[in-house]
Amino acid sequence: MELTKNYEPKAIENKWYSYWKDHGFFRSVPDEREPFTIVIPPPNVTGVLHLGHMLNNTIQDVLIRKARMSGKNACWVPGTDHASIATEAKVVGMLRERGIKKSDISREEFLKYAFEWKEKYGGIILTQLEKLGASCDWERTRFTMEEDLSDAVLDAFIQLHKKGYVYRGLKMINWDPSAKTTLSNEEVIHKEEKSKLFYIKYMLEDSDSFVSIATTRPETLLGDTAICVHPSDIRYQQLHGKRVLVPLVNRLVKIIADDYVEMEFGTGALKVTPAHDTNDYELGKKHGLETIDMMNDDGTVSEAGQLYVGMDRMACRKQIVKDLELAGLLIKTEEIQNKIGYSERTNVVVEPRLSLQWFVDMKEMVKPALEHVMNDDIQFHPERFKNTYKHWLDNIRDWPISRQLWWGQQIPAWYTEDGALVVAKTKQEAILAFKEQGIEVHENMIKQDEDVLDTWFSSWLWPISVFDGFKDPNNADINYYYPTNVLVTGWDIIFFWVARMIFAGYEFKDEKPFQHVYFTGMVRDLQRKKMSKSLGNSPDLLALIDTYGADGCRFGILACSPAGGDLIFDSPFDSKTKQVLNQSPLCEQGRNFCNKLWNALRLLKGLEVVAGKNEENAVAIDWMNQKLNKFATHYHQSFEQFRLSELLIDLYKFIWDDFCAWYLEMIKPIYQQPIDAYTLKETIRIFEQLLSLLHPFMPFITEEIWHELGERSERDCMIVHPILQGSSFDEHTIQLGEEVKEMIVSLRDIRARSGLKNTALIKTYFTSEEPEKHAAWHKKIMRLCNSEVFECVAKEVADAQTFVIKSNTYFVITGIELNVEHEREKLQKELTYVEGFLKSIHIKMSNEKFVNNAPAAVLEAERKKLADGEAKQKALIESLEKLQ
RNA sequence: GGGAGUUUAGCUCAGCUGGUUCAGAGCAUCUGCCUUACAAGCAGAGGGUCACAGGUUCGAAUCCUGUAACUCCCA
Repeated sequence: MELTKNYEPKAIENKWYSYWKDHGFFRSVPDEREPFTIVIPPPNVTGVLHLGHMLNNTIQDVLIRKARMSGKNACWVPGTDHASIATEAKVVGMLRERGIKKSDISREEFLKYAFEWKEKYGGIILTQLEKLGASCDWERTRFTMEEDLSDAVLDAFIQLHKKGYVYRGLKMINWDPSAKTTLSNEEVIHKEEKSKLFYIKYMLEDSDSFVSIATTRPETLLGDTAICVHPSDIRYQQLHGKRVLVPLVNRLVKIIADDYVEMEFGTGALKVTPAHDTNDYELGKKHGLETIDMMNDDGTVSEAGQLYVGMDRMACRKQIVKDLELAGLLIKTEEIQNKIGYSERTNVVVEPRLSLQWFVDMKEMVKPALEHVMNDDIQFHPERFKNTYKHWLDNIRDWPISRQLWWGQQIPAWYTEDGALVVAKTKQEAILAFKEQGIEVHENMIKQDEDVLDTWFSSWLWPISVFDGFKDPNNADINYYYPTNVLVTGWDIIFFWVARMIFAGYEFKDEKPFQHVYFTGMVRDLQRKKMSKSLGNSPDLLALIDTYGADGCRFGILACSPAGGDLIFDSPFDSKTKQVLNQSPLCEQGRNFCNKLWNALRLLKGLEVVAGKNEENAVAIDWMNQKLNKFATHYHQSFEQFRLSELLIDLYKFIWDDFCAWYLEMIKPIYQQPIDAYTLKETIRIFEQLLSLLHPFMPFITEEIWHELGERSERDCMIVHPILQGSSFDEHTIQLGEEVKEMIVSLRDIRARSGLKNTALIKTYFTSEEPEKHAAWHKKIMRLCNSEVFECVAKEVADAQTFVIKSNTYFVITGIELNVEHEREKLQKELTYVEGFLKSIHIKMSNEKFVNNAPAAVLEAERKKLADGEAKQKALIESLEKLQ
């Protein structure tokens, strides 16, 4: 079949993805080979594929495909996590549309709807990964809420509770009033904002004087139970122990002294609201203050607040300021910058709130996790993330794991009406556990904890639980695949995931979960803003794939992604609408690269072949082979160092420049002449080897070309073909070729500057002490520069344009009158350069300290430079003299 | 307030343990080409005081100190 002029990815990508899948090439089962395992950082079920996923998963696919082609048993486990808060919000939204209120249905009914939602939408992101070419073992797809994984979560909880790591306690937590749940510190995003600082009068008991207090959250005064000043603040010393009236509610509270107060901030006097501020809570405990919880779980004012009951806290803030003003209690308002915490999931202002929650004590788990990262048992790429990791671990706090939601694993804790508590997996076990404590209960006398566990309490077990390491701790899969080889993830979730997975690895398996962690950067737009759904600055990935092909997009995203560093994705914005466009010059470059490969294929397929071997091509084939061996060595080293982005560019240059622009031009027969069978065979072999190196990065086109290049049996596919390994190479052969390239470039330059037509012939002569050095190349040089003569001569050729490479001088007769002045300038310029070069070496060599201190190899290199330079200098001077 | 990182060509980045006149690559730009694999292409060219100031060294983009700007994390 005739090949299309341009590469058309769409049909080809669909074809090969199904072919790979149908032939089980993604499938992995334990065998005698060495395993290479990656577990996907589970994207959350509510997600759609964005550029971050594309980056992350392309890298994983590159690593997996490379391993597969290197003879390893490559296993990439896909899956999703249940994203409790985000999903619950989606499900509540879906119910609302159907006219159902969450509060009107039971937990069981709600979960039914949630699973229904997950079945419908939860798989979208995984099918989108297929479009990218992700070679996951889909038969292994897991989900954090499926039964076995949920069991693992409960087992882990129970086990940690037995050890005393999991406990229940009353603490100040971050409350999301929209999702009505607690959040961990990591789920709160602090943003710097302009806020108002209100100065409020607190009247002294039985007096006309007052203390003025500055606060950004005036509504919380409903919960005030003291005022605090610094003990050595002379402004307030006479007031210690006196009482003031809390404005509007007129509650009498004490003035206490504590050196926690900053004298410089505000008025130096602090209102104390133990129920709604972490520091105030500590003060309250210390000074035995009453705690008044003035807020309901939805952020409205509670009965305990007395006033404004039922009003939202933000509305209340406005109203209370008005009322304070009316009452003459508002002194002034200032604008300040401060940080406000927002919920990562619902984007509402997070409220500190006192609450009874479940926590994990991290003290013991931190120890091995820190040790094994610091001693490189687990390696981070780039390494500097060890610092961040260490800092967090050194300052770790207990992990709040309960969430006031339904979508998640319900906490396996059981209570009697009297508040007695046991932790047990089932109700039956709970009853027995109570019995052991001497408490006799019936089924209907105990209740399970209403709350669920944090999603991250599921995902931290992922590298173990996907292989059923909890359910069946010694099964074949876990023994074979664990520990996994590499985790690829964004550095933004180093705490959520990476650290906690390491905790879990050592806690439950006494072994690391992975050998390497590869941190990717954040994907940013051209203004360096983080790409996000809310900003709408992310191009539509599927549209990009549609335009440039999956291979083109993979190239585009990888080409600009240094490990760990942020990545500026080059999608331009429409200057009028400010909308991001589904375009990308880098992906376009990737697409063009595909086209280049495609046309190299067309060239080879379009040639007529004759039997035999054209000896003239031997030098080119040899040169290409040596270069390829050298490149393959570099290729595998780059993988070991995870330098994927640079490697891809190197590969691009190697294929485009060395293979297509040089090699193919060298061996390409004259128009309408046939190629000899030997050269074609060798060329196809080289092409195939290059394809094997490129396949991990650009799987579809390489597979397609692989099949176009030869008759293949059903399972003879690029995806499972052995990748080219590095082998020894002859540097001398390579350098000779590079010198020839330099010659040709100079000759072409002369042609171009002389304005010669492509068809015009030139004559080339040269002087050389080693006339035979490039003999094998002469025919190729003549061909590539359209030179009818290429000969060594004993002395200079008159009226010729000249240039010098090493100590050889080249003379070119173009048939166009020589511009002597121009020629002289050119040579003089080069001579000046060489002489400067030589001077710098002379200075070095005459420096005794240099000669004495520099290593022998450096000295040797300097001497060689000197000799080469002097030879060139001599040749240039001679040519210049000739021009006089 | 504590910490990390970045600063090299118009843009995005390499430059690993100081050692070629070391200042690189890709893209973009400019010039000339529709040369039957490819105009999604070919052949060429120009472009930088390596943020700034000191220091160490025979030698610094590279190591040290300080300054500035930007980014991020934690409190």
